[in-house]
Amino acid sequence: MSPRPAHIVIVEDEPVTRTALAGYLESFGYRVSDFDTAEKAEKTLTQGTVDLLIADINLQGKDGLEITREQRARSEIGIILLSGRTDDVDRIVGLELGADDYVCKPFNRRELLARVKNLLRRTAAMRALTRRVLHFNGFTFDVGSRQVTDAAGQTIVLTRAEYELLRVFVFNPGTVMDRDRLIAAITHRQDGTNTRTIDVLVQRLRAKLGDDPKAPRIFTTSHGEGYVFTALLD
Amino acid sequence: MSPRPAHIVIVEDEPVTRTALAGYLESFGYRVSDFDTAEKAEKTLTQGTVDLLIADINLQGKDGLEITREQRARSEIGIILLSGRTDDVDRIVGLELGADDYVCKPFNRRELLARVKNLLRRTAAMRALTRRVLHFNGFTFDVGSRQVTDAAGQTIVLTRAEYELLRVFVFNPGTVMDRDRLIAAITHRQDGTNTRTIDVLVQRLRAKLGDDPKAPRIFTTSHGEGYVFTALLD
DNA sequence: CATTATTTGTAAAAAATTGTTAACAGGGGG
DNA sequence: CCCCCTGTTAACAATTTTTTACAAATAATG
Repeated sequence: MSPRPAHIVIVEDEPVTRTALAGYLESFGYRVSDFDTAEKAEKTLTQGTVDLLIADINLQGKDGLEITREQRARSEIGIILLSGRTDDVDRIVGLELGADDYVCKPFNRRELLARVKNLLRRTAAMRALTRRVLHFNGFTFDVGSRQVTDAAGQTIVLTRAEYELLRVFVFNPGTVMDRDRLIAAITHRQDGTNTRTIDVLVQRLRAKLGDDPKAPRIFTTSHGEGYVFTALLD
Repeated sequence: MSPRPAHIVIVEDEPVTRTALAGYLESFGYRVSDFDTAEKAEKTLTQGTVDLLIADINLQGKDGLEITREQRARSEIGIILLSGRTDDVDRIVGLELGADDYVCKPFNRRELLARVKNLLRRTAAMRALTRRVLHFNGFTFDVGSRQVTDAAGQTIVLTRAEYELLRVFVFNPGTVMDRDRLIAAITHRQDGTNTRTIDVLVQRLRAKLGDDPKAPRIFTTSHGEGYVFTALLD
């Protein structure tokens, strides 16, 4: 199922807790890197290969809350905070900063494992959506440089509106997007643009990407509702 | 890009907690449906439009753990369990069944809100990306990409209404679905649609999937009640 | 068991929505 | 300025959804 084991980083200054937890998770096949300070973990975290971060909230130097803020600002990594105290304030602040979970010490390691598993399931999907270069049906779409290339490597030139439309679709796969929402996403005008403009643009995108509305694989019309991006992202 | 409000279902038998929580979440713009038993929530949950489920673990009849097991088996909905006791066993069982979170009463509602927000962020990506493929009577039904292929590998193109109808059936096998419920699941209109529309759509689905109403294998008519999906899912 | 009422199957028309083509207007660059 | 490109609108064809009508099937009644 999963080709590589998930990579988990633990930041915990208490040696016993840290090594015990690391060993426990490793015994379940995870790749674990453990550190006693945030500063030492930094290097690994910036690699971009980490799936999940487990950090103590009380650390020397940079603490768990600060790490949470930093990580959440730049990645969709899963974050679980550990704390010695049953402190409501810490917990709420941590969660509001974007931590996914908060576990109080002493914790039951089987419980932590269950939380790790569930969170990894969620983040796997998330990562695919935040990528800047996406692949679907043989096409490569570089969101930053606005480049689309087909399976043969041929560049497909998109106009501004076509690009904006594709971008909205690609970041909302499987979601029916109504015309008003699509209009709002691609036009910068205030006044009401005719919703049929979307139909024409979808048709042009279909033509360029070779999608047949009678047997759609990329853009599926949802009669009476709008359009859905139904290509398989990988 | 302002997405539609997330739909949250609350199952909690204690009226005070339930209404307070529902009101609180609604005040943050969420669409909330609350029920006092799992059985009553069922109808809403099977529609497939729910993003997040908050369920008490101790309920009359079907309890939170049972709901968790059922939901996780067929959807990627986010699940938060509530409990009066600080019971390790319940918590661990709940998490291992696939609940995403476990909150003990009395809970801080601001904390719950933070957890709801974080979980919704994760599930939004998940729902769109995970591919749910079902098999029945030689047919393959990819719910995400809306594609149906027959035993020979031929693609069967479904219209929006046919797709929605098949989706509701497939997620509720063996359950008699009355016409009003089916109408509610497939229509995008406000005004009441004629229930006979369902008969026509069932007939078209039968035609496309080669099902004979006189010897039904997929869609069985329940005279005076509605229709049942009777294909063997595997 | 025959008759009647109710419900469902089917086909086809009507209404609503979308696909497609083409034309028009406005902006930017040569 | 003129030309080309893009976004937009309009018009008409095609498709999908819903309604309607009637035949067939099922259930209810005596």
